Amino acid sequence: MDLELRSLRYFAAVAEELHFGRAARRLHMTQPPLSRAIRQLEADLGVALFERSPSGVALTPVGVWFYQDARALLDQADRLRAKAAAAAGAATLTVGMLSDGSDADASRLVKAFRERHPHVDVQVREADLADPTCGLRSGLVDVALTHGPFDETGISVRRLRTDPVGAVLRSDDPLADRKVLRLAELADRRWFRLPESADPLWRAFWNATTPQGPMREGPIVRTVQECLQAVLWNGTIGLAPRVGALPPGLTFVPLADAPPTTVVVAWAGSRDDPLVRSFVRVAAQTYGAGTGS
Amino acid sequence: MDLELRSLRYFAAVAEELHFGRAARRLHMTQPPLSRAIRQLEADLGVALFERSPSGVALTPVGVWFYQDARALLDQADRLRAKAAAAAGAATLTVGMLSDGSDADASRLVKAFRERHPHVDVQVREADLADPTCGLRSGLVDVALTHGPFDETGISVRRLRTDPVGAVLRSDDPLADRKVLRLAELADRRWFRLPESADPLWRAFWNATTPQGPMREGPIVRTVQECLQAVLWNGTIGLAPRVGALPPGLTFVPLADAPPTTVVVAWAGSRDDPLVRSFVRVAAQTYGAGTGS
DNA sequence: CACGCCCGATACCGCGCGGGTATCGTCCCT
DNA sequence: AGGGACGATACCCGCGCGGTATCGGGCGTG
Repeated sequence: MDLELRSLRYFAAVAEELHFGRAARRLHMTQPPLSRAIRQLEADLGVALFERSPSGVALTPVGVWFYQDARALLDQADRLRAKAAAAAGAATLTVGMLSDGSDADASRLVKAFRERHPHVDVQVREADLADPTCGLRSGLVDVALTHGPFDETGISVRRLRTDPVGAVLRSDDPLADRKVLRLAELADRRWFRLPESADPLWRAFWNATTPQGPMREGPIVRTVQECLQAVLWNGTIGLAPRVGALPPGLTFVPLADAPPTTVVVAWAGSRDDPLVRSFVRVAAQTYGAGTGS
Repeated sequence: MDLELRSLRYFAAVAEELHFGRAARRLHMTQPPLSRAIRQLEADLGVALFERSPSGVALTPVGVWFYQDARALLDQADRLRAKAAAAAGAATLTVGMLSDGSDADASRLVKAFRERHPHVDVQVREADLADPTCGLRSGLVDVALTHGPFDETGISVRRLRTDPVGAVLRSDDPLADRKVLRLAELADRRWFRLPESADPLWRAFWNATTPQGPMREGPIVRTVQECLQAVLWNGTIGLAPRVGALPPGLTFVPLADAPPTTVVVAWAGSRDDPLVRSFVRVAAQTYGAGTGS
């Protein structure tokens, strides 16, 4: 109804390409909605901007100067956004990550966020296994990309994804080539343990996932790396959400009867820093979006 | 996701009012979506624009210069639209109307269209009762606001509304104070007739609505005015869609068993004049919108 | 000090619009 | 005459925006 920058962006693309199909590709969309949008723009203005003939598309006289003005407007808008981004640039955003960094979605996320706020200094901080909040409460990080469940008092959380939980085995383990395992099959193994100081809900979650039966307790691990090394050197079993890349010599096998974890982005409930909100927003649409909390 | 003028319009309104409720009222919307939009804008930019304290809203330093730039951008956009409207201004749009001009929706429509395209010369032309297309095919009018049904070959149509059909009686008619009538009750009256030359479907529609039985044929009428006068002077009965205002001395009574008409906007199928499209678009949203054809 | 009001934030819902796929019509070029 | 290129049309679906209802906090007032 009212003039919007989107319409102008579309128009500019077509005006520059003089070809609806190519323009649509440049805009990362398909041709029909683009055609429709241009017609709507023309209807809105009450004037024809393009001369469509089967032998190509041409600008009408009105289209010519309209393009120049539109281009100027778009450039000005871009400068405005850049200026605002620069103003936010003084800030530093520290994001805590529980995952080992091999998560494809996570890297896409920080990449997307960095290119949206090029001037912001994004610090990524690997979290301690004992604290899934990555020190949110103490202010150590501004926002955490982590796994549930944990104590959420004073923390806002937005669910992003649900990951199946599986076992990390040495590749030469007799069970390592199985497609899927049940907990009972691993009942006689040694499992790593979380430190006593760990978040209660968090600890309870992983302990509940531990198979019943005569279980020999494995070493206490503090980081993801330690956990993986424990598997390699001690023959313990590691529990983990679905993992992207794993160091050589280790294999991930899904567990059929282990409750899944949820990947969440979390931030201190009191903070309403726009950068934090922006990060959450980008996260929500980088992942397949989820329902908030 | 991308910066849009709407966000800037919202921001500017709040920046000028320094009060979300008032700004929302100025924007013809309610406060919650406005608050949300502003927060999203801030998140998008990664910077706070307002200082919210319970004792009022204030601009942050960033917000101050952002407002100036945004204001400039919006003004430039407005000028662009005005310029485009002026370019279309050479054109004249002739609108044919079958209704007698007392239709509230119709006048709202041309009003809305005129203020969207202030430079366009809008000519309204009352149609002949014989031709519901108002001379669309002959190019007499560019677009017609009329009633169905009629021969639609070569004509594009968009349905806008459905109107009940009723009888127009003299106010001193014994039946004039009834809430609703059935056709049979009027079987012995004289009915006006359409000229032989009228559109066949159109003529058939009104004839079909005519009550069966020993019917005395009334005068042939060519315009709505003639039709109303015929009721006044000759005691004939007029058939009509729901009418807004009627001249004094006449009364409209709905007919329970007459098939309703549809109000449509119609234009020559070959024309793809942006102004015509614009008119249709405005019509569709002025009325309660309908499904196209 | 409690109660009530003002105002922005949040929760949740419904619908229109923007984007998708499938298909058509038309012109051009063999 | 046939096929390919390209814009237009038809139809469908999911998301975003705007709506209503409600919350929460801060201040004024009796």
